[in-house]
Amino acid sequence: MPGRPKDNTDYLTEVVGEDEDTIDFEIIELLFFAYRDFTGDPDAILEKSGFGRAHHRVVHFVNREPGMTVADLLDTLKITKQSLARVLKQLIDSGYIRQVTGPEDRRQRMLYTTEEGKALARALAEPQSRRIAEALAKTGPGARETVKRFLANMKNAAAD
Amino acid sequence: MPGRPKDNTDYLTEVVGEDEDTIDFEIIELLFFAYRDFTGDPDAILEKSGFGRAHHRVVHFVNREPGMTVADLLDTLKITKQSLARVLKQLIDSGYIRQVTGPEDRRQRMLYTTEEGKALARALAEPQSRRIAEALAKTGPGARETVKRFLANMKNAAAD
DNA sequence: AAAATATGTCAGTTTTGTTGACATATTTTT
DNA sequence: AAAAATATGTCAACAAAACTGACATATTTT
Repeated sequence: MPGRPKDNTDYLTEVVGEDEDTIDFEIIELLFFAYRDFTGDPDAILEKSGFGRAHHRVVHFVNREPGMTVADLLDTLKITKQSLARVLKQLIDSGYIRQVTGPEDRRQRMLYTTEEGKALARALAEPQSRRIAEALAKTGPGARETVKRFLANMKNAAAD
Repeated sequence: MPGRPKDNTDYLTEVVGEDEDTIDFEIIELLFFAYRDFTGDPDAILEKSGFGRAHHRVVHFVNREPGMTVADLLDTLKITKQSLARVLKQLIDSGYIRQVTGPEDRRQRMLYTTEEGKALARALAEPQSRRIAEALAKTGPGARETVKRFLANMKNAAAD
C-alpha cells in the first residue's frame, strides 16, 4: 500500500485497464507545455502586425486550403460565425485575405490569401516549424512518423 | 515548376536545410487539431461545474504539485496574477482549492486541492487520458516513449 | 412558391487575458 | 533598526476572443 512510486512512467499503459490510477497526467501535462510554448512562437510577429492568435489560425488555414468556404473554416476552427466574422473582416480589410463568389454556388464565399497573406502565414509558421524540426531531431530517427500518427490519432474522427 | 506534390511527407526533414519551403505545415496543423479536440474533452464536465478551461488548468496543476505557491503557478501558466486571481478565488470559494501559509516563508501561500478538488481534477483528466491511451495504442508499440520525448523537446528550455 | 442554405450583421454577454496602481505582510539587505 | 525587496492580494479599466439570439439578404433546393 505505501511507497507507491511518484512517477507513473510506463507501466500505466499496461497494468491497469480502466481502473483507478489510470490517469495519464504525464502526457496531459507534456501536451500542455508543448502547446503553450509552440503557440507562443509567433507572438512577436503577431504583435508587429497588430493581429492576434485568432487571425493567425484563419490565415493559416485559408493559406493551406485556398478556396475553402466560410463554412469550411467554421468547421475547422470550431467557433461561431459571429466570432469568425470580426477577425475575417479585419484580415480582408487589411488585404491579407480576399473572397471570391463561389462559381457553382454563388452563396458561398471562397477564401484565398493574397500575396501579403501568404507571406504572413509563412512568417508566422516559420518559428513553429523550426521548433518542430529541432524537437524531432532531438527525439531521434523515425520520430516524425510516430509523432504524425500519434497526433492524427488524437484528433476526433471526422464527422462527415 | 508545375506538379509539385501537395503532400510534404518525409523528405522535408532531409532535403532542404534552412531554405525556402521548409515550413512544416503538416505537423503544425496536426498539433492544432490534436490539441483542439483534446481540450474539448472536459468541456461537458466543466459546464456542469460552471467552470472554464482556466479553472481546469489551475486545478490540474495544483493537484499535480500539491503545495506549489502562487508564484509557481503563475510561472507555469504564464499569465498575470490578476488573471489568475479571479479563477483561483472562485476555486477557493467553491472549496476545490485551499491555501496554507508557507511554513518557511510566511508570505507564501501554498496551494492544495481539497478532496473535491482532487475528484474534479481526476474527472477532467479522465477523458483526456482515455484519448491519449487510445491514440498511443493505435500508433503502435514504443509510441509512448517517442511521443514523450518529442513533447518534452517542444517545450522551451527552463529559464532558471 | 416555399423552404432551406450560406453568409452577413446587430446587439449584448462571458471568459480569459492584459496594464497600471497601490496595500499588506514578511523577509532580506544595508 | 531602517530601508529595500518580495509574495500576495486587490481595485479599476480595458482588450481579445469567444458566446447567444435575432434578423436580413441572396441564392439554391424542394
